[in-house]
Amino acid sequence: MSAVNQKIGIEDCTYGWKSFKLLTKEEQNLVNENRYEATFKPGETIIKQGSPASNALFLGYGMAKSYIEGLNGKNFIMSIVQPGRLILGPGAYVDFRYTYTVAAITAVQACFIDFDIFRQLVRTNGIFAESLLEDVSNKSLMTLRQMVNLSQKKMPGRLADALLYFSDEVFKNDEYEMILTRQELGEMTNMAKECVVRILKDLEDSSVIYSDSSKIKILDKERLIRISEKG
Amino acid sequence: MSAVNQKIGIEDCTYGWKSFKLLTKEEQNLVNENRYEATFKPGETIIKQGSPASNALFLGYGMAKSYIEGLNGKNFIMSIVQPGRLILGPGAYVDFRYTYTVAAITAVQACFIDFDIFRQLVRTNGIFAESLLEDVSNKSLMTLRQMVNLSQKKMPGRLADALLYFSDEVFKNDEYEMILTRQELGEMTNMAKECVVRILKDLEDSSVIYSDSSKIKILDKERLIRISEKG
DNA sequence: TCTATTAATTGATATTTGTCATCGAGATAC
DNA sequence: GTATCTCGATGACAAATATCAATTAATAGA
Repeated sequence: MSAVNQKIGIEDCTYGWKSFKLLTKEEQNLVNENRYEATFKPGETIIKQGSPASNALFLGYGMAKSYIEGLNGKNFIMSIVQPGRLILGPGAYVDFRYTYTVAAITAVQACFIDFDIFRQLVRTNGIFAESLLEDVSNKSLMTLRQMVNLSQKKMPGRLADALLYFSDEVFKNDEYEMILTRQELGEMTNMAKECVVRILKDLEDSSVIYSDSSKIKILDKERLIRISEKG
Repeated sequence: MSAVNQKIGIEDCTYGWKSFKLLTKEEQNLVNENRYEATFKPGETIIKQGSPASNALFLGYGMAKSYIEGLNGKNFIMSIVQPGRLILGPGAYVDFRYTYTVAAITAVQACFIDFDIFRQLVRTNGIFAESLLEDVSNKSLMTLRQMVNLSQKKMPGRLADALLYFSDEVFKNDEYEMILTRQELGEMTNMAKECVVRILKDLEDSSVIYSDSSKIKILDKERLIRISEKG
């Protein structure tokens, strides 16, 4: 974190992304020769929904939010993006546009990989293609689950889901900095920011979590999971 | 439609599915040798969510609904399945289970293709792999759009979406038999069946559609589109 | 044809969720 | 240091949506 300007190789950008390891040395070099790096300050847009999907990308370090810009300026936050995960919306293979916007939450370094290279590797390396299919399928499955959760759970269940997402997927810790504002938490769980505030307060009043404006601590995970499951 | 018991070759099952055409003759034969056919009566389950995803499939003829069995027995209807479209949930590449249930609405003939064959073709035929990626990406994109629509539109907009889906995607005609019950229309648009009834009535009262219990006719498509877009 | 069952419809009502107005605290800009 | 801004918080209220109960219409079997 301290060495913001330090150059990070593609090995670091793709660290944790297993598909990369399935490439031959030459293919890995091909990727290396066609990557570009850039750093972003908090709040800056890394890729913009609707613009040409010319690159796949990875974060070298930092955190970002990916979100769809929907109707009437309403956003829908899909996920928190971290290093090791491929960022490539389905639009790249359909309408050749980025499907969602990705914006930096913390300071971020991103590696951009030319999408044509990607496309070529899919054609020539079957194992890589299969791995990419797994990646896309995995995201698709999560989207479907998210859709069911959003449409079938009531607000407390949806907010519980989000809190568990942060503890289990993002920070892997039951105590964490809440990097999203209440407004953004609402964009993630499809509710008004005032409702987020109220439900967080309810959860705190019933000792399920501790919460101040910037920190969350899960005190009774069992109960939080039950709230999530009950809907 | 009349010859329900007539044997239909894989060429017919895959008619309209462009990925199949990208296979070599040998590969197409390999598929042909590993396919199974079955017919289903209205209401019968063709594949069941959660069971092992051992096959990809196509409809030879007929119509089916694909739906996710969600919380508390609440279903979410994802789409109406017709011939020419690959049916292969993302789970096949993730947890090796069917992600959703598919049930026949009309009499249906289905072709089952061994998923291992599929997997093998992805590895050995890069163009096929790319085509499958396009297919999966396309579905993923539609799911994302659906999620935004479901979460950001009010009931009239969602129902308008469904009515337009039937006219534009399913029947390609502004007048059609409503093959889903009000209950099912609600499962598709995430609302109670009573609300479906009321909004259909509103739309009819304002001369946007004609509707009796089994038939829909779009009278003022412009207006219906506006209702869909306005939310 | 008659009956049993399921689907559609309707009105009344309860619940959920969103909006508006307001205020205070903390951060930022000048 | 002060003005400005955004965010968090809260209460009152309005709008959207679900549920319940009852009735009618349609359909499938016997």
